[in-house]
Amino acid sequence: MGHTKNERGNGIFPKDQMISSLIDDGDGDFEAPTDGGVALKKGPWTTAEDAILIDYVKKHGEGNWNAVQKHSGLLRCGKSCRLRWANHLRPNLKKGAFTQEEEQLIIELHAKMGNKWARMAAHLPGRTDNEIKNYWNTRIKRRQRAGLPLYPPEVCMQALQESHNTSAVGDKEPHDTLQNDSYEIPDVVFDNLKANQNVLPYVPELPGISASSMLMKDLGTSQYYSFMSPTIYCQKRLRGPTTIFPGYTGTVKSECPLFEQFEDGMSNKAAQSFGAPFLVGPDPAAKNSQSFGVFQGSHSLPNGNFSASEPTLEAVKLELPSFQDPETDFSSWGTLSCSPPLLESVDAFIQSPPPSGGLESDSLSPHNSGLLDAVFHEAKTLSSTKNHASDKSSNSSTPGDITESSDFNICKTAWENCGEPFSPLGHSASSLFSECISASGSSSDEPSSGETFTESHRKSEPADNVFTPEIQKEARIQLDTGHCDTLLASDWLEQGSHYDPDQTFMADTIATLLGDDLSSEYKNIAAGTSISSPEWGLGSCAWNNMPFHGIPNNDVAQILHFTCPRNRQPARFRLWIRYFVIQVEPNTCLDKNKKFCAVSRLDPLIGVPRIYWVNEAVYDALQWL
DNA sequence: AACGAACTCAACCGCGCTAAA
DNA sequence: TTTTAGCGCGGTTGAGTTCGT
Repeated sequence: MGHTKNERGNGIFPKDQMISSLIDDGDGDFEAPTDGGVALKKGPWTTAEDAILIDYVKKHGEGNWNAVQKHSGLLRCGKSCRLRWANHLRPNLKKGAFTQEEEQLIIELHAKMGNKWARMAAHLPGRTDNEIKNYWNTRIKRRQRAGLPLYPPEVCMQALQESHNTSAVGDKEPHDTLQNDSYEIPDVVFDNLKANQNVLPYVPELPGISASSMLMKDLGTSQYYSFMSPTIYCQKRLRGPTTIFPGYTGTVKSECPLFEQFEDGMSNKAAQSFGAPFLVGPDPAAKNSQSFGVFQGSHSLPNGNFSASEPTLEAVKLELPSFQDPETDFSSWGTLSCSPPLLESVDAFIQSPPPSGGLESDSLSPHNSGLLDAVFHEAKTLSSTKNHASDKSSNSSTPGDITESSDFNICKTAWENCGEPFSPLGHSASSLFSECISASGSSSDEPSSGETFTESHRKSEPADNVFTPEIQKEARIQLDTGHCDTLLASDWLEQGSHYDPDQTFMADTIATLLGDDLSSEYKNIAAGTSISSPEWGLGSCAWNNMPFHGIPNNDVAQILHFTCPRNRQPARFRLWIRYFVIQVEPNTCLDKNKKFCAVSRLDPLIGVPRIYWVNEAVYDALQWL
């Protein structure tokens, strides 16, 4: 491997010797000191340097990497130290080739996330983003060379076919992204569970990749527009595993709600959303000769690299605590039946377009052009032809498809009543709400989430209510006075599906999502227990699944308890809670160590979990939970 | 055995974000 | 409010390794 010769140090030296050995090593460059300081070494690390770094981290912990050089004498910049530690020295790193499960997971994650290596790494315990990135890039080249599609063609084709079988959402593409909006809620988080199902031993079937997500990535992931290169040249050498799609059998059960949103025949906007980068291909003429059906025509750049632009679909920028995968997380709770594509759609849906009606990505993407229309038009034509010949019954869309799922009701009134003129997405609640309506075809007659909750809350208070009257009253006050809020990216449940209350499953799932470090903690989760994961910045939290007051018997509510680890302004707080949008009074600061509780309700009619803010008093009242 | 192409992966670089000063 | 340091992420580079001819 590269640089191995450089690591010829055979042990640990005394520090002074080590340092001098660093200088005398002869390997690597030295950066000229810019400010009169010492020259910092670049290039391969030696074992001596590793030893110093390990020693430093043991003593001082991770972070403050720039101090390493000062305190340890290591002639490396902080960046280099961090990288070395993260990629090679930190404990629990898994070395060696990726397992088949890991490979599959990578494919799936990439289909969902695009080139979000760090996020992907968070799902692969012991693996680094760099490792995954290298693997992926290698794989891409390999497949390119082999003239194979990046993702299983069946997946793409299936999704494309199904795109014609469902209703459209009109202009509410999920891909109009708000790249500059730090409040975006990642679609990824909602996909995590499903993505991980493939590696969960207790998942009976291997659904493989969500067709739609795969397709979406095919279309929308700019870096690897997976329709492979038309230049199918003879592969001189094909090293490595031959299982390009580990775990895939070639038949992919799929649904394609994402495409369903674009039934409109991949309209211009849809096409753009789908990945204007599709046009990246160097030869426009070639595009016209390419068809979806045969999945040829990679749009890789001439140099073999790919566009580095963000997938529009994935234009989610998380504001995260240092913990790299906070979305691991709560998103998984109760998402056993989640529908990733649906989520993506909704997630994107909430990323409402700019007032102009144009996609924000229009302006952001360098790839948009009329050519895209042509490509998609042809794709549509081709697929349409195929579809007509094929059984229309391939409509596997679920009842929870976007039209209906968009019934997730942005709680306009909640936002506005709470004095928060803007949603976490940076859009006014009104606009968000109206878009929701226009997209779904539903009307404002439909109750907002808050209304829905409160209504059912009122109407169906069971006699055996476990709430005390006082609690009920208090809770009602809290919930009825506009302190509720909605889970914007809310329909991580397919409509009509019901959450599986099996906590073991969920805990295991969460554990899987969290990886080794936290898994043991989560595997021990039981209702009402509390776990500590300061990395999340959430202090402590816990899940409860319970029959919830006012909810039909077969429904389940979930409670998230947490304490605020430090003072947080609501906006920030929302980010940290992420896909829960929990409204707090304007100018309210979440005091450190205060207890809070968020209540999620899975609406049986809409299949949408709703999150309600509960203040400390109610939290206390709900302790029995 | 030699050569060269392909491959792998460690490391670097630039950019952007956040928090603190 | 502005500046700056720290950090993380994604893209790229290039040296070493592997393999086919």
